[in-house]
Amino acid sequence: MEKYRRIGLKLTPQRLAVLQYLEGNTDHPSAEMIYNEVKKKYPMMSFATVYKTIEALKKNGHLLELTIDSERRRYDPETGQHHHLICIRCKRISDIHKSFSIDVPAETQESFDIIGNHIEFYGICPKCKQKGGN
Amino acid sequence: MEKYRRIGLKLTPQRLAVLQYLEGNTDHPSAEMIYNEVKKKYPMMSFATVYKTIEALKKNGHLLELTIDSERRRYDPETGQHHHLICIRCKRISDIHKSFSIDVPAETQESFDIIGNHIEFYGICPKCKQKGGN
DNA sequence: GTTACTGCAAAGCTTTTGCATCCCT
DNA sequence: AGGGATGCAAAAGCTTTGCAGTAAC
Repeated sequence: MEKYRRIGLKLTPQRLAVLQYLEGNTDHPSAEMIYNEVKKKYPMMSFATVYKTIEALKKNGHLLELTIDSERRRYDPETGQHHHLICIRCKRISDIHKSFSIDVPAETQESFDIIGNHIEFYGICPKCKQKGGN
Repeated sequence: MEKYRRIGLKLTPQRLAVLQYLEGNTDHPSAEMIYNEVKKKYPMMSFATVYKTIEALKKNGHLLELTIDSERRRYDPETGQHHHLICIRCKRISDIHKSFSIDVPAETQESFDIIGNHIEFYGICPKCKQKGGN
């Protein structure tokens, strides 16, 4: 509670529900996933509120928008530096907490100010491997 | 021409225009960018055709769909392994042709079949730096 | 009491699709 | 001639927005 208040947002039940759902969540949910989950607890919850809350959290730096899934936006409450592993079959996204030392070529660094990087690993997850298909 | 025919698609003027626009293109264009550009040459060009051609090229492995820009899908005719540098201000995307040796942690490799990876570098491009803003 | 948030419905974008027509091969 | 491609317009997502009512501070 206190922790949430510090973000500087009014603490409504809806927001609290979203915040609690996101806390420690590693599913990289879409807006719809958040909506569906939170609606179980607060049936009055609307999509607009989900999107507006997402927007507020993004602005405050408490939520990252992932550009990993071309179908829909996904969100990540883990705002520290980390990378992702995406299953090309089921689109599940897992975290990779390991740091890599990678740098752009020197010529590029001279013209660009490099701020950060993000690695996407692609593969097939255990569950999808089991299901077969090859 | 011959080269295009080899992709196994019927060669209509519209497709040829799209193919020629994409050839060697490093702008990582969106469907709209393709449409606007090709329309200059073929005013009868429709959006549906652009999307359908994109779809056909993707299926044939001649075009990559990038999941770099959350606003819209971007496409890349360079289908070889390479990475990208994105300007967080203007969203311009540049290629990084350099290979990095990065591997997921061993535990992950045991459960996942890793197929590939893609690195996104974030930064501010020379033009945006000049414009200031900080 | 203010100010910000909620929820609805409408609107905005991007992308997809059905279908009649057209034209590569 | 046949089958795929085109283009239009409609539809389908996903996301945003205006606004009146409501609740947090």
